[in-house]
Amino acid sequence: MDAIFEATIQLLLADGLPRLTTTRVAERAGVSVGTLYQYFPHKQALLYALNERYLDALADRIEATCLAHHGVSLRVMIDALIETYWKAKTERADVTRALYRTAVELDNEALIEDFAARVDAATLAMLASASDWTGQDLAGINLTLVTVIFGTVRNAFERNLPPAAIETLRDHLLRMCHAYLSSAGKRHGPADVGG
Amino acid sequence: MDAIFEATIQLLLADGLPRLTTTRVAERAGVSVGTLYQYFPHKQALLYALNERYLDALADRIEATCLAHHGVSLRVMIDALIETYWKAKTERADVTRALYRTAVELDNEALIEDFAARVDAATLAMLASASDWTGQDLAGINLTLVTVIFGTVRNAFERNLPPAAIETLRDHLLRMCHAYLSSAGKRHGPADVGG
Amino acid sequence: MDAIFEATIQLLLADGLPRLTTTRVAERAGVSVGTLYQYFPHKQALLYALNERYLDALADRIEATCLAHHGVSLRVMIDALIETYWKAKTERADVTRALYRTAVELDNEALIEDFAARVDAATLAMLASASDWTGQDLAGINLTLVTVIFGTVRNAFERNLPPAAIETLRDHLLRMCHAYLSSAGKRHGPADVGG
Amino acid sequence: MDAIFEATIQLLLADGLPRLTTTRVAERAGVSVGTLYQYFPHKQALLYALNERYLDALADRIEATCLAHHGVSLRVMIDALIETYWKAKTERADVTRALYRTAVELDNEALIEDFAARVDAATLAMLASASDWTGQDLAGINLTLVTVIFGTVRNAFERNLPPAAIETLRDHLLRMCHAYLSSAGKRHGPADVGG
DNA sequence: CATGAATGAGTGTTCATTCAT
DNA sequence: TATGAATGAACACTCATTCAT
Repeated sequence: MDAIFEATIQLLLADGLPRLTTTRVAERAGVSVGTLYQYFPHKQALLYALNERYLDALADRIEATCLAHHGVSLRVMIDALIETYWKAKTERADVTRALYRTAVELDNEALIEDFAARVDAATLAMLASASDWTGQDLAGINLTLVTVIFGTVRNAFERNLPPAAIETLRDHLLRMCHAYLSSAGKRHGPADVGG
Repeated sequence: MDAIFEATIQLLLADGLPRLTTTRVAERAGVSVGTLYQYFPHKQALLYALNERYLDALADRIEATCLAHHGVSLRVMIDALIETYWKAKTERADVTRALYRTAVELDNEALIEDFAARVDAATLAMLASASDWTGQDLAGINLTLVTVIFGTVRNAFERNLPPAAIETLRDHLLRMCHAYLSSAGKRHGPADVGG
Repeated sequence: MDAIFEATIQLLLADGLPRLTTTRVAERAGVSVGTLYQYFPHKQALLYALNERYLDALADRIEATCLAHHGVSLRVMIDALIETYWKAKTERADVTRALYRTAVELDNEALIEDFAARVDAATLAMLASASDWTGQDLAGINLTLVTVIFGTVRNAFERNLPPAAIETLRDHLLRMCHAYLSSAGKRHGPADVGG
Repeated sequence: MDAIFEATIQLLLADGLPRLTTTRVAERAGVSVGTLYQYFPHKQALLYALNERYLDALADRIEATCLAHHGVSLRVMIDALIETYWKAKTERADVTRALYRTAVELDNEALIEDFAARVDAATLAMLASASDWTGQDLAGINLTLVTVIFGTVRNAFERNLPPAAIETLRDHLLRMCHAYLSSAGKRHGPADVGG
């Protein structure tokens, strides 16, 4: 079954969704079509499972990061969050893009909502434990951070920016989040003055 | 030809890309398939033109906004930029999503790059004219603002957030951009303190 | 479309239903599969239409026979009815059998009921006009005659009886019907004594 | 093996031949496909055996009836024959119809011929022993009776006639056979006058 | 001897595209 | 130039059958 997933991703990357046929997936995975259909009742089910697997793994990583950073300062939290998400995207940037393309034939809203819910909960819990937080409306701030970070990273990768620009962008994104938190209620200890 | 575009969007919204056939588009548009093929040599060409039209119109609006805001303060610029993009997305949120789904069958990287280039140029020129700018690395800041704003807005709409959350988010996004600019080198005039 | 019907019958006769594929039908008919599907939305629709055509034609013939024999004696009526049905079966005995085999993939009860209703009505009207009828329960007699004649003829052909046996059978069937009518209330004119 | 037969009939009745797969038969029978293939080398073999079993049992019953009525009057013989066949059909009318549908995938002419031969022999022997027979051409009469009775009964059940009509029909069929025999050479004892 | 995962040829069906009218 | 019937390659999916365990 992992072979099937792997084959699917490879074909998606090589030829795109329109040329992704069950027969070719099976062939590349080294199994017969029949076997593929024993694991997945539809082509859609395969695509869905692939997305699920990816999003679950990503959520796992984000949850782990959040859990590992309870109680630290907001700055460190944001650094860690961006680092984790950025790394996940960078490591398999191609896979990520391949999966985005998959969404057309899918009703994966449930998947995305589940993912978002897990991430929201994890980041919210982390932020709530921050050692230097004094402000209010944590939920709004959490929503903003998550949406901005994820949206920005995705956009950055979709635009095919050159690595240098990507680096710059990441750096600026960090600073932006810090500036935002400073202005939004972080306790202004001396270390943070100047964002 | 406009009828064809309109029919395409309607079908895309109603049934999704997988059920978008040239025959049905022609039918809905009130022409024959043959005629459709007179205008567009491929199905892809139709989809490509549709995206092009949409992105061109969007770029037009952004350029207009930028042009109209040369010389004002950064804060006003950012407000205008977010306002414009947000409005464009909101007005035809469904169409936007329909078109995103269209991308699978397309090699529309060129389209996106053209769009990005136009927007980058327009926003950069606008920012460069800001009355209250003192910092450096304008290009980096421009890239960051554009990527963050567009990525965030897209993400917000894709997540199907409730209107209240969307409003909150927009408000926070604004504040985030302001905080970022303040920290990045905006001339600290009295009016902006506390951004 | 007639070519498609003809091709279907030929293939049915040559290879049986299990090997009747839409592709082969189209091939044999000299059209493309696509064209076949323009005429018939399903394989089932093709089979259904084929049966419909056959049963309609058969009902037409039986109705014509009945109409042509209003007012004559019962004996002549029966002769004509058996003659017509027998001839229809004999003429295209193979087609008939081919179509029977078709029924598996079909919900053709409606078809059969329509056919039966038409035949029942036609024969009933004919019998009611008989010059020599004195008995009662015409409906029961009609039902019996129709069921016996059609059931017997079908059975005879399905059993693959040799032509000689078939002839004998037909002769006996006639006599049987006459004897039945004599006993059931036919006016006993001298001509009919001894059935 | 009986479980397999039973499962086959159940599935045939529930879903029809097109949805009858070896896997489902095995499942329903509580065995594995492998085991099913130990008993029957093909799917066809299973269907063939099923028909064989059914026809053998039916022939058994008819033979028993015939044997039990040697030496009695023709009228009683006919009554018994119709009774037996009618009962067999009525008892498992659904099974009967299920099996008819099975024939498409089968070359069961041999089966039918064997059945017919057994029945013909049994009824012929019975008729030959009739206490009141004086006519000739017993073979022709036998063929006629068997074909008419079996054809009629089958037709009656296939037409889905309401129970009342079925009863009427059966009654008329009896009278028809009697009238036929009377006219064909039965010794005219007083008891039989008036058919 | 029983199992049931694996096989893959074969099926019904769709749809982008063409071209005679 | 507009039409839409015809095309046929290509696809998702099924299921009788096999064979390693």
